[in-house]
Amino acid sequence: MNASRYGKSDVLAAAMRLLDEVGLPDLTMRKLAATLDVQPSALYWHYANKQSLLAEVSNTIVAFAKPVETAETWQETAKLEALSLRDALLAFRDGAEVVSSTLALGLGADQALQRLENSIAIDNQELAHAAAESILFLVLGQVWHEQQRLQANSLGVVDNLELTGTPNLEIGIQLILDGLSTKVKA
Amino acid sequence: MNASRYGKSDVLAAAMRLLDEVGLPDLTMRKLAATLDVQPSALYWHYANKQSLLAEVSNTIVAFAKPVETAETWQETAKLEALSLRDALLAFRDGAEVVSSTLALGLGADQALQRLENSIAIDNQELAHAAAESILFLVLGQVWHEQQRLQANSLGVVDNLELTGTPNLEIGIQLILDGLSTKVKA
DNA sequence: ACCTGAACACCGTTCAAGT
DNA sequence: ACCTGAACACCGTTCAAGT
Repeated sequence: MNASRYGKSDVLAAAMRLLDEVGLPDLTMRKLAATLDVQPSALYWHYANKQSLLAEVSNTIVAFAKPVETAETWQETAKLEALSLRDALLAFRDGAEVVSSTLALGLGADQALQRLENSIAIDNQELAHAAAESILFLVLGQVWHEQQRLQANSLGVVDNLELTGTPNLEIGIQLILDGLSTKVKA
Repeated sequence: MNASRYGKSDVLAAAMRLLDEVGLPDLTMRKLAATLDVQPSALYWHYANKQSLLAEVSNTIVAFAKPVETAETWQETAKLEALSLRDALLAFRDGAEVVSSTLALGLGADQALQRLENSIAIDNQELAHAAAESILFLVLGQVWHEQQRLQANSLGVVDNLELTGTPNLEIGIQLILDGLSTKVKA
């Protein structure tokens, strides 16, 4: 009756749970193993290393972004796409830092970039790519910053409630899209 | 004749040296102590913890940015300011990651934000702030991404030489500045 | 197919004590 | 003012061996 043998997806699910409970700095292979009542070494049967586990955590977060219905203009669609990504990042503790880190290592978040790039319907492909990359970094940076403030506040380290986070992000996205519009003679 | 007692600035200088030699992941309190022929615990007389050391490393990197002479238009000045920051980040191994991390912790890089914000000479202060923040995240994200690729290449992990880094950054900055221009009736 | 046990080579940090 | 020595409480990862 002992069903306590796990598959890869169980480990991933446990990692998502632990991330939500303790945050990225405490998302440890040893603590993860403990939540599954398993030795740390057991995890290495499922994942080659911690990095590849985090890559799948990152992909899970990005994939959580709600699909966006195409709006009247591609500018509007691109903005919705960016905000959908933002919401996905915000839905997970330390989501932006997780995705930023694995993106830097070249392991994941390609999907997020692709969706942004596809939504920018202009004929200059290079320009669309550069703009998509810019929006991606913008969203990641802003949300990371905001999520750290949330944690700092919860720890009582910071007391001011100036939540300039989300509005600034929307402004930044709009600036890029406006700049893009000036470069495109339809 | 034993002059081997160090001040705070010696520790910082040694940290900068070690960062250049081994990169951020291997910039360890214990290794840092070793380069000074000192016990790890000795470092805690100079710095309360690793984070505050890294905050000063980050400040050093940002302060390395060359001052920018004001150009004909504020758009041009702002762009030069952003590129000056980029050059400073690129001048230090893992510079972008160091600054990003301490920025997220709310410890440093305020100076970089201030310089960007001051260069955006428009009367809408909120807009200038949002734009400066956007440019900052853009520069940090893009350079971080590029520096990881550099390291990956040096390790032989990646073999393609598609260096789409810097051009994309300039495009992104320009998009934000163009977007800003449309919002400002001079 | 999945896990244990034991080990290896590390971390950051604290603190009494020394000079 | 600056450092040692020793300890505490951890890390990620490997690998032979078990079932």
